[in-house]
Amino acid sequence: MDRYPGNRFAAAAALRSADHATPGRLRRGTARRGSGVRGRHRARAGRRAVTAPAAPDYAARLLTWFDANGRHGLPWQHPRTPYRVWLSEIMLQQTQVSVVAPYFERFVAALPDLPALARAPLDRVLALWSGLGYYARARNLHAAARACVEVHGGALPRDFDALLALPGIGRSTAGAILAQTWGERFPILDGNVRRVLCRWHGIDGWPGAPGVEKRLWQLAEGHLPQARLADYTQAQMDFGATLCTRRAPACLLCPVREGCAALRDGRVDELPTPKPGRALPEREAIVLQLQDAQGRILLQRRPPAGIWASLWSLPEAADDDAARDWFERHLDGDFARGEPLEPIAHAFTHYRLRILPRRWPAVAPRAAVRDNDDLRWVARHEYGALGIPAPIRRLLLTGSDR
DNA sequence: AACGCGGGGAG
DNA sequence: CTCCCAGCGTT
Repeated sequence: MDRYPGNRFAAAAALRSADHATPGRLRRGTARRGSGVRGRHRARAGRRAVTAPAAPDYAARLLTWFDANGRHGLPWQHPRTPYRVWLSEIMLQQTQVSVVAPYFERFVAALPDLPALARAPLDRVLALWSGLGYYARARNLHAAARACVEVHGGALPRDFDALLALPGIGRSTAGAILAQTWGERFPILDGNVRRVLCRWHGIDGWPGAPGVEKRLWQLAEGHLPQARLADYTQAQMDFGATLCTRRAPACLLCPVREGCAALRDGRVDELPTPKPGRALPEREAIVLQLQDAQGRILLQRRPPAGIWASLWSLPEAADDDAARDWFERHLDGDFARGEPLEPIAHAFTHYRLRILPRRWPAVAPRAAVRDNDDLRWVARHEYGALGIPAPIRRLLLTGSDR
């Protein structure tokens, strides 16, 4: 299933790719706070973690696992140049490895280095991108390449803030580029790392929520090893993509199972907290709970299409006028005597329904209205034999005793 | 802080 | 079908 499984030369490759970062030093961005359109974003980026490291051997265990089980044959790893790493990082934003790989190979075959990309017309770049989606990525990539030619002598800058200033490069991508190409000590925070950290630390709340995300950046910084940053960066992504997957993670094989809060608490399946569903449109409906002298309830068969199609339910009206109209056409009695009951909230997949029940304890049908295919008086013991929507059934069973 | 961008893959 | 995926830029 994985196109690029680890191979037997993994350990050797890992040694070859040992980083040359200055140990113990975390390069920090010289913050240009508030200047430019991206000032706010930049101000937070590259800052040293203020929280204590969570587990000294977390990274070491991940690296050991990576040496044996990581993906060491991805096309952008051979050769691992800044241009190829950058291009791969952009392509991999919101796009899976298996999809990106063939596009990447075609792209670098056509435009093998940054100056070639800068020289190419935008249409050519877009054509090479065609099918990947998020075409703003291609436009930004192209503009960034031209900016590098203009400002940085035709190469990708080796500086966090300079990278961040390029279009299409945010905090995570800048960190990934510096860590993977130069072994510099920057964290990343992609979907994999978010998921892993939420589980390992038992973090509640949607990872995209601002407070949660801030915490995750701190934790990501806290886990950074002092060396092998390129491998560590790749290890996290491989770990999240192959072991600590969203569904059915392979906890039995996990190198960091010791210390994992989600595993300890049996919450692996519920973390990370899913993104809150989009606010559903809300509708209201009045339902008429009409009782005759024997305590039977008037049920109406719903139309054959739409929500609750053909089920038996209470007569329903969109608003007060419609309810009165329906009442007066079908019943003898005083509409105004209807007693409002507690509203019922019911969620469908595509909207939320707020049911406003109103009850009349003893009404009589107009002479012309008797049981028929769509309307019938139903006693309590008959509910079980009818298809009645769940919230309506609950209302009938709890709301109207006797 | 919320949203748009886009196509593919998995359940 | 829905949800997610190596995010970022704009409003």
